[in-house]
Amino acid sequence: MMLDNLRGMAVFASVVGHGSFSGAARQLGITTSAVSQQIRSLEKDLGVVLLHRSTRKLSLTEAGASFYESAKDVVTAADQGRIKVNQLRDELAGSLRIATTPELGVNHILPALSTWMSAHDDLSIYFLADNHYIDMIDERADIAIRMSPQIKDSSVATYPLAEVKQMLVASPHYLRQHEKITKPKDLANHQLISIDLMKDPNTLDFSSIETGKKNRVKITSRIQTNNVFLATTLAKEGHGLVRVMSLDVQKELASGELVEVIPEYSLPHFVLYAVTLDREQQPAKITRCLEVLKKHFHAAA
Amino acid sequence: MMLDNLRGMAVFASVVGHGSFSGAARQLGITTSAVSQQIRSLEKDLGVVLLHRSTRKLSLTEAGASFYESAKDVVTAADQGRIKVNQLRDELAGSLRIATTPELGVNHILPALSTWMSAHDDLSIYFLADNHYIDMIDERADIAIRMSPQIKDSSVATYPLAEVKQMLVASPHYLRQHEKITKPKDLANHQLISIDLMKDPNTLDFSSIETGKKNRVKITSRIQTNNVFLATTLAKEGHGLVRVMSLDVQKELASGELVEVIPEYSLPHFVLYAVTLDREQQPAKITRCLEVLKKHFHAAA
DNA sequence: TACCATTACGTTAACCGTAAATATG
DNA sequence: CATATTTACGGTTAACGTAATGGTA
Repeated sequence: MMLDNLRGMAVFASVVGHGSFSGAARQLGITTSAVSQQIRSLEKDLGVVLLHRSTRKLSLTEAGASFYESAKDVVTAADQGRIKVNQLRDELAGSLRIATTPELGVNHILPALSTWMSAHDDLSIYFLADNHYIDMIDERADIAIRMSPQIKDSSVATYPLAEVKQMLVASPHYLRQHEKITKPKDLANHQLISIDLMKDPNTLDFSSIETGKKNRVKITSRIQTNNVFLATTLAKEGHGLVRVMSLDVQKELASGELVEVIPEYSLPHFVLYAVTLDREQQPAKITRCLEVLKKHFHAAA
Repeated sequence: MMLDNLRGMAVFASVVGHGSFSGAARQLGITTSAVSQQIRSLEKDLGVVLLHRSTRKLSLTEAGASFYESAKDVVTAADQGRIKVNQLRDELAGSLRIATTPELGVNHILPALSTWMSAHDDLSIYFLADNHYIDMIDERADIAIRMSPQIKDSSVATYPLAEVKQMLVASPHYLRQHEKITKPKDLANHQLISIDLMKDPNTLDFSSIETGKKNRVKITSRIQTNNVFLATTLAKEGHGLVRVMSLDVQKELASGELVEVIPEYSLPHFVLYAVTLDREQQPAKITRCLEVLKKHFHAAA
């Protein structure tokens, strides 16, 4: 494969298409001098005369006529490529792959994107819902939703969507039935339903909102699960306390099915991030999706 | 139509084809640095990321995958074009158009090329046999055979094939029946069969071979034609003298059907030329054909 | 560590425009 | 004479290589 004179081929195609050097020059936005030089260089390179020229008319040689077919193809393919890329860049079409956990997906991402998705039905959205870590490149994910204290991976671009409180919640019924909790120490006598998706599921690092004093409490769990929905359901039914992200229990808190335990002490905050592989040069569908997500979570906050 | 970054497209195609920048660099004979810069420039130009790269593997974006299809087409078309031109340049194939007069064609060009033609049956030869002047460009003639004292057209390349004597011939029978001819003046009492393809068909400019002295003689013609073959046939049948090119009566002179009249005086020489539109960068079939013609006529001389 | 991609920077060469010359109808 | 192509020349910029840097297995 050669890199030589691709430019010359495009110039040649234009010359033949227009039937004149000056016509081609006008189209290409260069001078006839440049056109002439390109053609000369091309002919020298190919070792063959492509077109006989008098000042008034051009005539293709046999080699020129044959070469023109390919030169046309080169230009056509190049134009095609640019057109297709422009469409993918500017239009909300093609595919958009979003990686998230099933819980976040169902409870927040899907609600956030629902109306936007139905407004753009040329866009096919694929939700990669999985609890274990996925490689964005391998899975060709355009956007990943991640929750963590901070993102360490420097090779990705991060867009914070929401600050997420961790909180300890329980059903009002459970709290009535059990010993009152006014400080972290009181938790020793309570049931913690642990979700082992989090690390150190049984360690709670409280800080007093008033004094900022830190308090580490370890609790044993009789009930464990790897599913947030299951855990909150258990809590609603009065089986114990559960540590959850505020986002995951917004409804339950609003309806009073669950209430926060010792709100005077806070657990470490998490940040919900959207992550992309690149910060710039993104197709419109990606940047627009990020905007929709940001707007949704900022409105909710 | 754009001229931008065609080179970058070819580089991109090579990168994707190889799955690595360094592989592409090796194939293209440039450094990975150059490859990286080309891809970057292309991405910036397109406003979109084409491939995600970690140092160990590459992964196409959606836009990149789409663009690759076209980039491949660009390279394929460019290669195709070069291949076809190389074939037309180096192989004796395709078409070869030779312009000549019917007489020269039948009597000399065809015999000169006959064996060469049958040795290359991929070559289709077209004889443009016509007595009036033809425009080589309009008729797409690769080679024209022309006979004249000299070629004035400076835009063509000329290859002298043979110096052609004009001579006055007659049948031995005619000469026996008529008054003897020893000097130009004696022609006044003879019949000249004139061929009006030549200009001044009735004017004969003799020069004495011995003294170089010039002698202009005008003769009236009772018999005229525009066809050399017809004229020589008439001469063979004893109808008169005829002024012909030596080339046109070689056989008859050898067999004794015709003999030269007053060989002590010569008529102006002509030169048989092959003419092409360009001197350099000619396809092999043209240069080879010229070689065959030159060899043929030089051997005959 | 070994291989790969990126980046900054200086160099080279391709590319182009101006302008004058040449050719054509 | 008007229009079109060629060519020489000089300037601009794109393209490249070197070498140093950062990542990844």
